[in-house]
Amino acid sequence: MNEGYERKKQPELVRRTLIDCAARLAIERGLQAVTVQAVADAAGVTKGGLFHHFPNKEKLIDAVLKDQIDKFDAAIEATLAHDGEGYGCFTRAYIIATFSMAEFAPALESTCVALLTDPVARTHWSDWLRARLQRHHATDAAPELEIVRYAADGVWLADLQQLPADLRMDRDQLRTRLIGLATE
Amino acid sequence: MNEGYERKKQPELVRRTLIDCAARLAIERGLQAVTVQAVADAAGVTKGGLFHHFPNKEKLIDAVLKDQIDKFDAAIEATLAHDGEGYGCFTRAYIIATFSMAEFAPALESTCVALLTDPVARTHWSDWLRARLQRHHATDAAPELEIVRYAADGVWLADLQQLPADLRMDRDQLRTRLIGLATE
DNA sequence: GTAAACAAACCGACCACGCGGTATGTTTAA
DNA sequence: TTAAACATACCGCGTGGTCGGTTTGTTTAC
Repeated sequence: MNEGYERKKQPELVRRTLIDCAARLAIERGLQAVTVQAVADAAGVTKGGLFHHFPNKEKLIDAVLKDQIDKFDAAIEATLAHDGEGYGCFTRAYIIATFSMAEFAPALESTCVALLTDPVARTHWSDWLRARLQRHHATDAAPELEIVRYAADGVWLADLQQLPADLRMDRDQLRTRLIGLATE
Repeated sequence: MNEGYERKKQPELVRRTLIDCAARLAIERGLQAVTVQAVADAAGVTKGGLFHHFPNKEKLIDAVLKDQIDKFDAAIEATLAHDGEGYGCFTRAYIIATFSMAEFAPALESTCVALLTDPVARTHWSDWLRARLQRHHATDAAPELEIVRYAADGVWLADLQQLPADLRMDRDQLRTRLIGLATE
């Protein structure tokens, strides 16, 4: 009869906690820190308890990824709710969602990528980029050029995740356009 | 005396082979496949032999990363050699280098990132993107918008690799510019 | 209404295995 | 002869994963 309060032990809540803890662990302490033991501990559950919700570790990771994509999709939907008609509405929503995701919760593959880019590699890269930017400050300081660099980074990322060809424009055309944007 | 042929066993050649094999292993079979044993096997060397060239696995990975960055830098230098003065010369070189790297050898963090983006996640993402692009085909099919998406991807990537603030323009300004590019 | 029967949720101890790393022996070049 | 360049054998440990039991809540029988 009593409908007012919880009936069980709320297993779904535990499942959610497991997923969140796995994501947080990956983000804050690196992918290598995402061990079933650590996730279980962080969630206040034993390893046996974790394996009651997920058959194996892989399924756990899959669930984390799916969760991230779902959040990203929801963020886009929210934007489209009040700007879903005009030219480029999706792209604007995509941009906004990407930004908002990055703000409060590193998005998507961050769970499996962000930390992979381990600290030493990040330092190497940023030091190198800084040196280059100083060296070419006279010719490459314009903000438009920085944006073009971001676009190049994005193309590079699409390359390594092997984005299917039907989702991308012709390489040479893209390349030409990007160079054009970095020229005039 | 005999100068004509190899003097030793060419340890540097072995070292190079180890680095290349580690990179190839990561690219082709995923980061989890990059074990010292596997790298040694692929290089035709025993584990003991590998540890003779690198004190531990971490140093091996570092060497791989450094190697990738060096290649990237060399590619840029090559372009600058015949286009190193005009407006945006570095950015153009950056773009060209990024493309060329992606062509013959997945670049930079690919060694530690590309594969991390495991197949199932890649499929999830591309399926979702495909569905979205179909759904918004009427408003978001322009190639300019695709480029803006690439830029957004790049910003996202910069976010999760925590690129130092001194290397990036103000977030709001960047966001405004990107949205502007996706509007008109 | 109550107690038995059942099932989900979870614990705790355990195991097998593959990993990074080491210690020591053996070959090769100069 | 000596030192570098490997090979061989081995170890400790952390990991993912298992298994039997225990608690907790829900249903059923009378």
